[in-house]
Amino acid sequence: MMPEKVTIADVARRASVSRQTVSNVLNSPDLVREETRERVRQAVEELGYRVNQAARRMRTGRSRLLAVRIEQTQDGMNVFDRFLHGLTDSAAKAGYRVILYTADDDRSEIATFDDLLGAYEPDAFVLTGTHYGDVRTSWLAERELAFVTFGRPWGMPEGGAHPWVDVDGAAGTAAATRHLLGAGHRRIGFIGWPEGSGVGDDRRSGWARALDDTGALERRTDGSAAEGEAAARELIAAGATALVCVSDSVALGALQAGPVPVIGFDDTPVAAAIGLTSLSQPLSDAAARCVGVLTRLLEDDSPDKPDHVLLEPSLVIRRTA
Amino acid sequence: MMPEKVTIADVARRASVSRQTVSNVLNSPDLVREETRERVRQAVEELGYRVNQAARRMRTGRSRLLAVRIEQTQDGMNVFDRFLHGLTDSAAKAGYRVILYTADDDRSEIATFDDLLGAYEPDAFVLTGTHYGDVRTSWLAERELAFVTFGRPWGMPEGGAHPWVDVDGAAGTAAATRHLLGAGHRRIGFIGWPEGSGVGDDRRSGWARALDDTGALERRTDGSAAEGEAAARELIAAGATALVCVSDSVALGALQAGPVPVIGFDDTPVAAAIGLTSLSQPLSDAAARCVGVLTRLLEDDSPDKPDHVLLEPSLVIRRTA
DNA sequence: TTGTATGCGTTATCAG
DNA sequence: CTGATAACGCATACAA
Repeated sequence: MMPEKVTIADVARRASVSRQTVSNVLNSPDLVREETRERVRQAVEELGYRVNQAARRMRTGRSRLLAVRIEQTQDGMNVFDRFLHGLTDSAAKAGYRVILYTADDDRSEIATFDDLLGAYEPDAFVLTGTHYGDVRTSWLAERELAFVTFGRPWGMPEGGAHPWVDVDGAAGTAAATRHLLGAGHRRIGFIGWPEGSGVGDDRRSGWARALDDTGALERRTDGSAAEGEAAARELIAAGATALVCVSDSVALGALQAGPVPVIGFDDTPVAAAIGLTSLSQPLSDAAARCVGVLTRLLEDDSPDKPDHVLLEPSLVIRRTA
Repeated sequence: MMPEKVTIADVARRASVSRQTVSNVLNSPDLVREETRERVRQAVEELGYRVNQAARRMRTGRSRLLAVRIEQTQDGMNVFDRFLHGLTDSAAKAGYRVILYTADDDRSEIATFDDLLGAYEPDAFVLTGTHYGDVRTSWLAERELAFVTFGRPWGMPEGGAHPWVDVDGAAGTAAATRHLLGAGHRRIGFIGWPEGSGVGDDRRSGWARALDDTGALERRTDGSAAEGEAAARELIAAGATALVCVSDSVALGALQAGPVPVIGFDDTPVAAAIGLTSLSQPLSDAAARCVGVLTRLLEDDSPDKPDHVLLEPSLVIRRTA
């Protein structure tokens, strides 16, 4: 089992067929007689043959590579690594590999698209962190490149023009709010982010929706634990008996403000560590759906409508609620 | 600026030279007259030419790809994503890209090596989580494949036979212990992992080294916060006035045991969030060094001695100490 | 210093 | 259903 390169010609020789037949077995099995097919499969097995992606790509223009930006750990409480793990896993099952890149802003990310396309020709991009006026998606769409976003196209016309996968933040905070309602709370506050962030506004809306009257028990913060604590104090002083938070980070701060139930968002390691009740995003699922959307895009006769997938987060109940 | 494929022939035409000359400018600039070189460079720029890695790989057998396993988030308090971000960044600067894979154990990881080698031919592997009797490194070494480990080859003959980069855990815990000593503490306990883990034993040794007499103030745990708390109670009862911990996870537990100074290890987001003093690994540096080691391996006339790099962690002092 | 010919491994086309 | 041939873009040996 030496690591000698074994090519399609070796397989062909071994199975006593032409190279073309081997290629057909691999790519269009229907064209080949069952018996021959089996013989070739066996030769492939015995020789440990793997298709050389570089050569295939030369011919077909497909690299079986999915490009993804690896995020900066922002406040450290991010959740991206779980998504990335799921993505790598699902991609592998579908015969794709994930290739990574970094970028500091949308502009440099677009420059990297260009680079990557020239050098490695990824079959598709997976974009995260969509936001209002996201120029990345338009750049890719203009060039008719395949991509999916993990995150809705905030601010785009209804539904958005491109495929996306997202988690329903509003459904999450609504569930959290109902949970507190069920525990007898009536004055439930919300600690959020500044207005104008798609994700933040979405999460806020679920809380508002679940309540007949929000009682104006709402504060916006920069997302830090410090501001979370301050906001929590104000809300408690204003009569709040429980708090729903836009993130684990502000929830962590809120916990310092007093002994009221607090629910965070994202179920980060921090939440697990300190026993914070939080909303968990189905990140493996989301990643798998991203891959699903892309394979459909790349392999099926191009779907007429872009896929949109909205998943529900789940409430992980711990000590704080 | 259409995304049309621009090949080396287009550049040659534009610069009024042969394809060969363009190739030379790119790969062996010394062979080409300065003036011509500049002209070619300009054509490359204007056309937005990027070398097609698939074609190059067909010819040279080099893919400019580094393969890395993306870890499962174990207890969630891992630190790998920061390393991976650094690696992607450094690799890009050196003209490499990172390709990801997953694996559940050493055996399946080796199977993946084989797969990857056949399909994408990565130029090198970056291995993390080295341990006693690591079969991955021997598999790669036997085949003379390029790789570096982030983590020492525990249990291998002095220095180890292959290149590695690591962070000096013992130096870290020694610094932590000295910090507590400087604050007047004399009875300083250590909460560790089970004996036999290279990393755990290394971290323990720094604590022992910094103390004349450890006073047997030591407990081993499975690494969970729960066991960390129990261990801390015992140690405090036994007279410990400060604690050094093998991880942030057990440190978090230890904090619940009482108001004694506690120092964790890894400076995870959890530590930052709860104000836990902790030892921070220079992960970007480590990643950059890994890339450095590999480029030397891949591009220089093979170094006679494998590179070994040992970096120092730094103590991040917060409320708990 | 520059140009010409060749092959890397695969798949698409087309003829048997 | 199978086999021959060409082509993808690049880098090298060799000749000019």
